[in-house]
Amino acid sequence: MTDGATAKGEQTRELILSTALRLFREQGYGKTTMRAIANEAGVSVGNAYYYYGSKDHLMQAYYDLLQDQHREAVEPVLAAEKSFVPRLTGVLHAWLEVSAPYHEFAGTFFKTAADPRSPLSPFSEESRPARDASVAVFRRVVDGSDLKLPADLRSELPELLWLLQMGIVLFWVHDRSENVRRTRTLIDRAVPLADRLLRLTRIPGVRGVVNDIVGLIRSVKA
Amino acid sequence: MTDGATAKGEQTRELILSTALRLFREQGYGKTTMRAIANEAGVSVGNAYYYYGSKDHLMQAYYDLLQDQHREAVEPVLAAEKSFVPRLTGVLHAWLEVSAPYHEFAGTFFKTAADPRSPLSPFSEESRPARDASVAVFRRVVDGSDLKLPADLRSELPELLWLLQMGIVLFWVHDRSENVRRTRTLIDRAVPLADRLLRLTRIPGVRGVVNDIVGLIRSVKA
DNA sequence: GTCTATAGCACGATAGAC
DNA sequence: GTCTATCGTGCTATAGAC
Repeated sequence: MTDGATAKGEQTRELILSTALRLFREQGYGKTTMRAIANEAGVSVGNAYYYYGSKDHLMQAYYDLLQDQHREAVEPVLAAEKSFVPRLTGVLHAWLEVSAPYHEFAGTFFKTAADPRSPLSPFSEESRPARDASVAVFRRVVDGSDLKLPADLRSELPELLWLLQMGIVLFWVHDRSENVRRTRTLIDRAVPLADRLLRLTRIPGVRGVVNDIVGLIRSVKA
Repeated sequence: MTDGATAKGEQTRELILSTALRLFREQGYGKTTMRAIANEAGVSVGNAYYYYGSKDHLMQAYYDLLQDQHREAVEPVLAAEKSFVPRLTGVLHAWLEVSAPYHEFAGTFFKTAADPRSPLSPFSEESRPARDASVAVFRRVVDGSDLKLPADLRSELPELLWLLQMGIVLFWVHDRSENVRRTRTLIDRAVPLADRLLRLTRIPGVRGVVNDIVGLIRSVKA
């Protein structure tokens, strides 16, 4: 019976979430009211708040959903490609694809995520599991590739690539071009550049500066 | 009579603004309500909205004030220093100093600024004058220094430095160390590194990649 | 444990009278 | 140019049904 009750609750939880996401998508975050979500889902406002402590919590759930979808979408890319550039390009494009339906209201999401006090901040302690999972994807990008790099840079690279993705997301939320063409172009051009930049570390003079940069990042993370 | 009325209106406008800024400083943006501002200023809420279309508009005014203060604080640095590293370091530290009183609730500000639809976004069209003014400061940093660079990179550098500052601000709002020690360390270590990185462009193999990066940034800005 | 119904607070923002 | 009155919002609280 506990299972039945839990299953029912889980059903309601999902109903509320999917309704909220649909309304967010259709009319944006700001214009979607908790009253409207509850009404559209056929539940009471109190019930919506029973499952999601605030409107932001619904956003948090959306964030988690996105990441799950990204991890799935990335599998065929990592299975098929063995070179660094197509692997990274594919992973970044996969993110664009799963996020596409929410591009219009992603700005609002970004707004909440940028608050350092918010648990939704990608740098927050609460986001650590999600962040680690995301970094793990980039570690797979690096480890499964043909990239030849000094060990310390190689171990730091997944987090640097995560930062790169944060930058691309920042660009993406501001991108108003049709089908986010400009963001796609950015990825297609930036990834080969990053690749060339990494290969430059073979030059001794460059190597020293890169080592210092890695050292700075390490010390700053602590 | 028209002058009298206008003068009175201007007085009210300034009264509302200064009250709002004081309350923002004292208790943060989120906890300062329009009712409290109006009440403290001795006017009605409707009157506050007559002069400032929204709470964000009051924030915009606060933002402008900060930037004016930074431009002033930067003068002695640019007058005294002639080398790139101390010039840039001084300008960045000056920003930390004028911003220090607002560090505690800067997160709230950041939250609003990160919304791409908000006029407060540093990338928005409405922020262009403020952004241009800020880039101009970095142009003075570059132009008044001993830095030797290829012309195209040199002309692009002020905007790159502005981006660097955005990154430092991002770090700063998340910095919980006493007296933002970690942000200060970041500046002191990152600036000499940036200097060394820039000087690497003399190496031919590096030069090509840097040219491509500059080209990418140019194409992406358009 | 799950859910409804409803009343109510404080907020940002607006309308219309003066 | 200023006020009062009011709206719709996010969110909380409570009392109770099943």
